[in-house]
Amino acid sequence: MTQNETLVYQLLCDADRPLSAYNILDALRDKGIRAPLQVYRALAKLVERGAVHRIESVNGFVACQLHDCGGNEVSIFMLCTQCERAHEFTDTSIDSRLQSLGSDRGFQAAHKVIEITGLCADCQTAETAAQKH
Amino acid sequence: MTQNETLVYQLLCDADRPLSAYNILDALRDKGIRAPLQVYRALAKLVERGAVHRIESVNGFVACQLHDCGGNEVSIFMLCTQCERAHEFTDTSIDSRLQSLGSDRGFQAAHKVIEITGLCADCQTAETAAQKH
DNA sequence: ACAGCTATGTTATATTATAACATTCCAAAA
DNA sequence: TTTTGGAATGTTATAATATAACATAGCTGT
Repeated sequence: MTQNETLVYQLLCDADRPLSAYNILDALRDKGIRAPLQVYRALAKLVERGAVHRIESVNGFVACQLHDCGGNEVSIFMLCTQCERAHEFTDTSIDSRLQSLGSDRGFQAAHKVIEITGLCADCQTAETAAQKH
Repeated sequence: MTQNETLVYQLLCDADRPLSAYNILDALRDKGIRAPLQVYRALAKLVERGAVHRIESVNGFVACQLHDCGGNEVSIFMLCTQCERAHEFTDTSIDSRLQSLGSDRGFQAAHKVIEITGLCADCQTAETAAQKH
């Protein structure tokens, strides 16, 4: 892993939510990162390698949370609009169903995006509690 | 449906691929649309109403291809990187599996994105043919 | 030493999206 | 009929996200 990739990857691992490329740029300015391209290039490599996932719904990036996510399984993200946390899962049955949906139509899948946006359990209870006041 | 919404919706219905907001803006300049906001506002209404879907993977918009897509079913998109066409499907089993994945964790889902990127059947055969030369 | 490859850095610019504010239009209440 | 309140519209400016184009450096095998 190169210098810039390490910096970006470490930052994403420490973050508790998806970061945008410009979040990353700002956070790493004092570490020698000065231009968007330095970030985008590192991200491209990390994503290609499966170490980082891009979250399309928020234009952000997270470190892979799954042990040894080689990229074979489909990642499913639950994104909380309140606390902004992203949780990653896999699910064999969705995976295979999606696979057959594609192959039935002769579609050669290269990449799959599954993202669910909403309120996580913690933020729901927080919200309910707030309403009592 | 307002004037601007109608213009945008008709354009999307006639298009054979997802259009970006600026694609739409350019196409409708001679119809009186002059600024990005006019397009984004129309799109927001159309998306809210389920008449149009946003494709996160390409930052584009398509008219709903399903009869009476009230927004209850999850839409699944297959996106060809070659011809750029988007095909929309629903699938009850994926839908319910996703539902239970969420509710198992107390997650209150508001919006779901399922997008598969790859090569459609037509473009695969075209590509194979081209390789013979 | 040098040729070729990868990584890096830098500047400029393209693309996507929203903020802030002014204006117009129309339907329902007075 | 006037008024008034809300929705839609229009306009300018700017924020946020992403890439193009080009220059440089460093490393590896010959």
